[in-house]
Amino acid sequence: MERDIPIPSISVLRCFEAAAKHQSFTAAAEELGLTQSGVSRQVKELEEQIGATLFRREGRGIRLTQAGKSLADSVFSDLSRLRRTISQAVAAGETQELLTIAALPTFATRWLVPRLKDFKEKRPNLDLMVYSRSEPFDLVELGVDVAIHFGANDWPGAKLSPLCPEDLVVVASPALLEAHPVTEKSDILEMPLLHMTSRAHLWKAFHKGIPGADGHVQMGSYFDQFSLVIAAAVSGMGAAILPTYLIETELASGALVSLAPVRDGSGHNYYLATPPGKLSPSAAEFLTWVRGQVSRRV
Amino acid sequence: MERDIPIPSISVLRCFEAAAKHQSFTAAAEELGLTQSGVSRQVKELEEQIGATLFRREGRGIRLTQAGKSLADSVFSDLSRLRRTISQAVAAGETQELLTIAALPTFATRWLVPRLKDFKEKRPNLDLMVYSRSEPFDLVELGVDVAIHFGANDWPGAKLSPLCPEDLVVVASPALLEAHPVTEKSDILEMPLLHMTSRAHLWKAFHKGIPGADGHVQMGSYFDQFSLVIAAAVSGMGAAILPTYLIETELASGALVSLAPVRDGSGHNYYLATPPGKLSPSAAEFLTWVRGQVSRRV
DNA sequence: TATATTCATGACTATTACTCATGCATTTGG
DNA sequence: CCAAATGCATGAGTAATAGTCATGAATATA
Repeated sequence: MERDIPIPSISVLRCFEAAAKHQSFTAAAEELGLTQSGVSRQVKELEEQIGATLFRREGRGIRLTQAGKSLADSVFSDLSRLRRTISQAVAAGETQELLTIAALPTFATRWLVPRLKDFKEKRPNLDLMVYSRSEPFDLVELGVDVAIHFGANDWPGAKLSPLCPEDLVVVASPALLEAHPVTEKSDILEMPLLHMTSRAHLWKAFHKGIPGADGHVQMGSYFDQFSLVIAAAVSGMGAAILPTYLIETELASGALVSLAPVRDGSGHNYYLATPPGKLSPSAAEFLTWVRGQVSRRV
Repeated sequence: MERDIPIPSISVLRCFEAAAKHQSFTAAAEELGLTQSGVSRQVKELEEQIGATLFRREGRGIRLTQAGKSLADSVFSDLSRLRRTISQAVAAGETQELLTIAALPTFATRWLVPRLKDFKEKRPNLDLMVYSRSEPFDLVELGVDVAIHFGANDWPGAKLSPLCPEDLVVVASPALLEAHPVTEKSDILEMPLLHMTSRAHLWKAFHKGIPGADGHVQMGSYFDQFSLVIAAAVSGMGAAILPTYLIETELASGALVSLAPVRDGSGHNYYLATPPGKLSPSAAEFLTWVRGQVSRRV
């Protein structure tokens, strides 16, 4: 039944629709912002395509034929559906634009989220969804637009661009420093040490950087999230090696004191990870903003 | 919710549909018989109209975004509906074309219908509907395309064009003529006369055309349909004044004998009546055919 | 590494949509 | 009844859209 018959143009269908509604080419032209001549031609075009007389020309007026009436009913309906389809797509594009972001848990909590208010103010119509993830994952699978990644320059299926290095420092609370005065770097190794499980080598690396220190590193407490390490350090439980990005507030307030820089030496960095293909404008804008936040210190 | 957002062109929607189906502009172009470049432009146009990215460009390929997927589903559906709408209109125009004809009852029975087979052979796909009507009526109201009218040049709301004059003759059966030999016109008036009620003046008019005839006209039998008059005349019941068009068969076979011509004098004619406005091609064709039949005598 | 493939885009051509002017047939108003 | 107004159709021409050809960039493949 359905054959390879070309669909008339939207212009033709709209002219027919308006002429059917008004039973007048002139009134239809007014409604459409065209000339009567234009409408007349389009309707004639449609009559030729359909192979039927759709309007009876009576005197100076027109009247729908039975064939015209039947077609008009269907065309009204079809055009209305199309309008709804397009309107909804446009509305979806305007109001439900979503940017999905992933980051390491503590980085998300302590660095990213407190700053997102600034980005949100720049883009009020953009909804944000933030995931915390510790390991690389399939960005496309989860529909993530941007991930802030720490580690090696290696995330299969993603495009990585460097964000910044990780600045590590040894910190301790003022209370701990009173009980364990530090005049040289090696004094730090006599303190209780707080360890991040996934970064167990950090104290070894620090130890290697101290001339004349023996090969022994104090055992201490172990934690699997930097946020826990931070809390323990603030409470005076021990000295910790932490990324400065995560403790900007504590350093500023004096809750933690920076004692010495640490060089990781593993070559790990912060990166921005994006799915293959071109970035959406929102994602591109977010990347620009993040870079600005990194270079702007409190 | 529905705003005055322009509907994209059919060309744009078809390119999007095909690209969504194939997830490839090149394959879509092949299916549509266009170039990749053309499809790329139309999809880009749609993305700009909608204000959303519909395809993610990945390497050398494309993948529908979520927004693209949603829109594709709706567009498939809407285009399918439109195709059906147009196909059905075209099919209706091809197979259900109908020509509605009206004529006087006896004229329809004895002249028109026996000849319609010829017209039907010329137009096999045209369905015919025949009404018998004795008086003028609203052609548009009944949806009648053509009426064969006998009478004055006066049918409100219809266009009349002359078809032919009515040829009237006095006829009698051979049996009646044996019982009532006719050597002069005036001898006819001594026969039993058959009267058509709606044409009661005809015998008077005939009588007036006979020099020296007295003012008296024989009463006789009256009938309200020419077909009854014809039947009565054939049975020898009396002499009748009949239109030749209605008794072509009887004159040819000798069932009725023509005795004398009759001049009506009222100026009545056969006309073709059509509704206001332009004739459909079928109606115009029918008119041409009828004129040919009138000028062609058996 | 060389070759093939696919999308994007500049420059250009072809086609469609539309305008302006006019004619014809009618409707309307005086 | 006649002049003016109205509305559809159509010729000639213009503007806008649809589409092609050629080319470049980025990738995928052998």
